[in-house]
Amino acid sequence: MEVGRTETGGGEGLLFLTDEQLRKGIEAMYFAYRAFTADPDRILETHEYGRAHHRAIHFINRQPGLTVNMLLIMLGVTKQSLNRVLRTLVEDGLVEARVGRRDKRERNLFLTEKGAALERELSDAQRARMRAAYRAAGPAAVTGFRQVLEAMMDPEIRRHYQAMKDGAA
Amino acid sequence: MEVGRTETGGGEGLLFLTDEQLRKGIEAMYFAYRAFTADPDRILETHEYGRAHHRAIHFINRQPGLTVNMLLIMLGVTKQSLNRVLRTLVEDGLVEARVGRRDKRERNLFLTEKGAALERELSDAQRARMRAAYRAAGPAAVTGFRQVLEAMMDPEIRRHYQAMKDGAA
DNA sequence: ATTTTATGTCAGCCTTGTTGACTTTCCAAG
DNA sequence: CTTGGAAAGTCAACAAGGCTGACATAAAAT
Repeated sequence: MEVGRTETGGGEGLLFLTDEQLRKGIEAMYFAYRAFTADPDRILETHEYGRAHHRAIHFINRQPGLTVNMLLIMLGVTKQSLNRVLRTLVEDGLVEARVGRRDKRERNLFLTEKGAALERELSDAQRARMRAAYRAAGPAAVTGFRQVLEAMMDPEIRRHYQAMKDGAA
Repeated sequence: MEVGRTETGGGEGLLFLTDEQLRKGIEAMYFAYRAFTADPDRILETHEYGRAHHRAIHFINRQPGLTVNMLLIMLGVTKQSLNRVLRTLVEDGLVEARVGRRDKRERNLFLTEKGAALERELSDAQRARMRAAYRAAGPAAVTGFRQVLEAMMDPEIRRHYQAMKDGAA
């Protein structure tokens, strides 16, 4: 898994990226993502929820009090689609939607204790796999992994990603 | 985006992986995957196809002549689900399903010229994004990226992944 | 007072996954 | 040669989770 490189006069790294190398990267992305979602999916099944619920729970946990609109932007889905998911989470007592203090049109979203418990169960599983992969690949690989993923994101999303709590740890 | 590390006596790298670092990795995976699928999705729309068609086309292009059963394993879906997709591709003349020479129960799948054209259109877009991300992140990052993704895959899938044409280029 | 924004909701549609049942074809072992 | 099992295809029904479009309400902003 080596990658050719040359240095231009200016010092910019130019890569020899063959189609084959890029195709392998594409496949790696696909297969890894499948594994990445497999553990939470199994857990969600036993709770009668789906991936969409997981995503909502994840971001509400990440930024407690975020508004529906912000969540919509993070998830990149329509409000109708999100609403269906959010409604069941509120009804089931995993999420609390408080009327905004400053702007009463807004709803600030929070996980209840029950919601936080499911979040923990899900993210424990997902982090375990991520941790194992990190350990297997080593620290240098982890940095590269994150760099490539960040470079791959759409710019607006990347801004949101980088703005989220923690940033570069 | 630095990552702590220590060396044990044995020389195994031990990472200081905080929950925050792992969560960022999880989010990076999610956002990057979304971007990763966005370009092909746009193209597919104009052709009246979906992501499932893309996947089938991708792997048939990768291993011309592979059987339905092998494709089933690569994709990890049921034959009913795959069949629906495959049928439209054959009907539309993008894929040819030839009866196996040795075992006439098997169907060997091939892209027609029309199918290969769509494959090129899709993978050109996907490779362009991958190439840009690789360029931005640099050669060392690319190696790390692939290492982490491989470590994240389920072992059986990883075997198939590694066995596929090219391997480590 | 009017317009705009944030949210919620109803109805209907599509893709893509699932399970279960059943058929046809054909290889291979008894 | 017969029979068991594997590969493939198909039908039906269902669910999750996307989408669009239309519409309602409350509150902020103009």
